[in-house]
Amino acid sequence: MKPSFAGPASGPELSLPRRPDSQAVYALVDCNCFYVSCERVFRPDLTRRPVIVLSNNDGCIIARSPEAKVLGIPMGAAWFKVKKQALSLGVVVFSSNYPLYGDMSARVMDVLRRFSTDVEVYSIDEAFVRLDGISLPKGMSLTRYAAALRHAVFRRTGIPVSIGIGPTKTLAKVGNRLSKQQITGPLRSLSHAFRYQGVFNFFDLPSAEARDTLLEHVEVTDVWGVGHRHGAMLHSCGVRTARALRDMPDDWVRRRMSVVGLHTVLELRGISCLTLEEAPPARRSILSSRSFGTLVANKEYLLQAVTAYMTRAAEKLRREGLEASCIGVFIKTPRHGKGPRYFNSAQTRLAVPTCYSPHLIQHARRLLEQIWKPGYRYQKAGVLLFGLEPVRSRQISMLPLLDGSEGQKKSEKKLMHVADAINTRFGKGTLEYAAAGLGKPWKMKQEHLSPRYTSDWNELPFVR
DNA sequence: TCTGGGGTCCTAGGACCC
DNA sequence: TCTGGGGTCCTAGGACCC
Repeated sequence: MKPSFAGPASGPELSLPRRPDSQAVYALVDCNCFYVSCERVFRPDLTRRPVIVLSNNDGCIIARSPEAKVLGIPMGAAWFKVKKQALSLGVVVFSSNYPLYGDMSARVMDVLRRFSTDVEVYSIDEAFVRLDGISLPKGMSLTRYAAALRHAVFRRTGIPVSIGIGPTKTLAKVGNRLSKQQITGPLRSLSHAFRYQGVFNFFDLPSAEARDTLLEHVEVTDVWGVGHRHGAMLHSCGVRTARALRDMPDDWVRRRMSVVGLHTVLELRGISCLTLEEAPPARRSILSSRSFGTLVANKEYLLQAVTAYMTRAAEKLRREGLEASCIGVFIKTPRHGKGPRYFNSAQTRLAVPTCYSPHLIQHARRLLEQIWKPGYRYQKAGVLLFGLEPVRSRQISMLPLLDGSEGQKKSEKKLMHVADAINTRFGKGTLEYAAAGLGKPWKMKQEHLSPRYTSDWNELPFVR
C-alpha cells in the first residue's frame, strides 16, 4: 500500500495566507488506540493480537486494541476484576509507559506540521489541524490530502490515525468517530463519503438531508462536550441523537447545559465557536499525585511521598519558567473498601513566589502535618501548585527580608539548574531528595512495564 | 487484591461595599 | 431598627475533556 503522494517536504511553502472570510476547515487527527499502538511499534509480533494498557498503578484499563475489544474486555474496567479472564484469553498487558508515549506523540505531531502550519496539539494522541488555505497539488481533493497525511504518519512513526473533517471542531470530532465506524443500514447510501479508509469529511456529503441522516446515527453521548451527567439528562428528555441535540432550542440548552453546552449545539449546526489554539493558554496549576501501591498508614511514608510528588511538580514548574505563589496538599483513603474514610486538604499562600524545590517541599511537608490523622490507611496523596506566574515578570518584592538576599537567590537558582540538568542527562530520579525515602514501599504498581525504547539505547532489543 | 492522573471552565451563592 | 438594588470578588462544587 504505497501512497502516490508522499506529502510535502515541509509545511510552510504549501500553505498560503488565509483569507479572513474563507470557510474554516478543521480536521481532527486521532491516533488509533494510541498507547497500544506505541507498544506495538516496538513489538511487531503483537500486531493483530489482543493488547491492553493499564492506567497508573495498574488500576484500570485505559487502552485496548480492536482484538481486545472483540474479546469483550471492557474499557475502564478495574484490572483486578478482569485480570484472570483477560490473561486466560491470551490478552497481552502493559503498564502505562508515559515517557514512551510522550516521545511517540511528539513524532506524530511533527509529521502533522508538514501538512499544515496550523496545528493545535489537543492531547497526547489528538490534534486539530486547519486545512483551509492550503494550496493542494493540482486535482487533489481535501479528503485525498487527508488520506495522504494519514499514510505519512503511519510510514514515519508506525502509528495508525483516523481523521475527521468538518466546518467546526465539534463536527470534525463527530467525523473522526464516523471514520472508524462500520457503514451499515441507511448509511450505506452515503458510502461515497467513506471512500478513503480512516478519513471522513463532512464536506463530501451531498446535501443537508445526508448530514441529518448521519447525525441521526450518532449517539448524543458520543458528541464531544456531552458527558455522563448531561447524557443522562438528555436521555430523560428524549434527546438521544446528535441531530436531536442540534435541533433543541437555544434557551433550553443554555438553561440546562450552560453556555458550554450552547457552544456544542451551535457547532453541531456548523457555526464555529471554538477556534484553533496554537499557543496553549498559560497554565494555571500543576498537580502531582499518585495512588500508592499498597495502603499507607505510616506518616513518615506519606511525608516521603509528598516530598517526591513536590519534587516532580517543582521540576515541571521550572521547566515552564514559572513560580508558584500558592501550594496545596491532599490525602485520601480509598473510596471503596471497608476501612474508615477520610479526605482532607490544606493550602497556603507563600510570602514570596518560588520555584525552589527545598522551599516548596518544606511547605508541603508542613501542610501534610496539619491534615494527617492517625488511624487511617491512606490510598493517595497529591500536591498542587497554583497562583503561577512567569519568573521574570514578577513584581519586585517589597519585603527584601523575606525574599532573601540577591546572592542567595542566585545560588538557589544555580542549584536547581544543576539538579535539573543532571536529571535530564542521566534520567529522572538520578538526583533526588533524601526526604523522599529510599525503599519507597508506597510506590505505585507497574508490573507490566515495557522498556524505555525511545530514551535508553540499552533497552532497545535489536540494538546490540 | 479493591477502580489513573492531570487539567479547564462555568455557575451559584456568600461576603462585602455603596 | 426593619430591609432595595446593584456591583465585585471569592470559593466550592459540578461538569467536561483525554
